[in-house]
Amino acid sequence: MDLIGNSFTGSYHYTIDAKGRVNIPAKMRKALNPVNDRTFVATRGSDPCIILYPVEVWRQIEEKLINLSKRRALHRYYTRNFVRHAEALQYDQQGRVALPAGLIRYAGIEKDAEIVGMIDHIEIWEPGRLEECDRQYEDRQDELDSISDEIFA
Amino acid sequence: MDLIGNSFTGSYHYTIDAKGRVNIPAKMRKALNPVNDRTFVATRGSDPCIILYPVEVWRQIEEKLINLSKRRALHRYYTRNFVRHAEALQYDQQGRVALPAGLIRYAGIEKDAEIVGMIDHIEIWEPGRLEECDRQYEDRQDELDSISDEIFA
DNA sequence: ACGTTTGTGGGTAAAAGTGGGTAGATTTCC
DNA sequence: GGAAATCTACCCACTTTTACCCACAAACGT
Repeated sequence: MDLIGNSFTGSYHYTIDAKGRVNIPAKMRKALNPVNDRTFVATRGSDPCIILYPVEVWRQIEEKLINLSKRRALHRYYTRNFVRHAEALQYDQQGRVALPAGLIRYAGIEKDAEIVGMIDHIEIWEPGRLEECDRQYEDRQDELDSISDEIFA
Repeated sequence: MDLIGNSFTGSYHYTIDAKGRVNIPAKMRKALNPVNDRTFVATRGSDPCIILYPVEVWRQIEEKLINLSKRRALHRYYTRNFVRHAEALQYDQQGRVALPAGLIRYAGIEKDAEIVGMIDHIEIWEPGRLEECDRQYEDRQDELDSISDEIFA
């Protein structure tokens, strides 16, 4: 066993099959607490990718959303847009999930997908967009360094 | 098991048939606690859409309404307007409910309907109005971000 | 090298979504 | 008051989608 606690790490390249299914990397399946019953909640990321939360993590988000004011239209809109694109996905005996068509479109995924661990959740990217993201931030090394300073102070 | 606890999530597009019936998405039917006996309470939303509460959730609302002052006209008016448009709907063996004509008119629904999960209740929108809603809030990203900050603090 | 795990493809039975028929109840109208 | 019209719950039929299963090849670990 060489997984880091119960956190999601690493990056894996997979292909989407004709039925819209992607494999969940075996290491991530092992890292998912059994209480989640093999299921993740998929939704839109703040970045243009799909996010997979273990249900236990999603629960915490839901609790905060439900405590938002129901009186304020903006708060209702916020909740709606968050929940609207969320769907529970249970992976099959082969370890695959069927990604909703809407989320595949949002992430711009065609055939290939890069699955990236983000400690408490997982991201699924169209490979080109991930590279684009790298290019976008490469000239902001100073700011990145100062984040490093905060962390390793 | 492929539902998120007992919460309503995701967004589904359906058509209203000639008899004024809409399908309740299978995942939402499964998420509805059996104590509700396949029935929701439909009413007007604060937004221009139809809201479906599980009866157990509606009961909690009723209890709060009943404790409002019966002496004050404004309170009576508030209760009246809340309850006036509420109607219990039980879905049939195919999983469909017949929406009251008044609520369909209120939501501006013609042929298509977008059913949106809101964790503890369901919203039914005319698709165009949902988009309109998106457009209305897109230039208030700062405020939405500050809600995010509150939640993910 | 060989058994085991992992990733990928595809077939099939069940479930979901959609349309429409019909009988019993309710309402309307004369 | 009673017949005609309407409404509504329930049923059946059909199509599409999804979930579940089996199979196999490549990669991995020992």
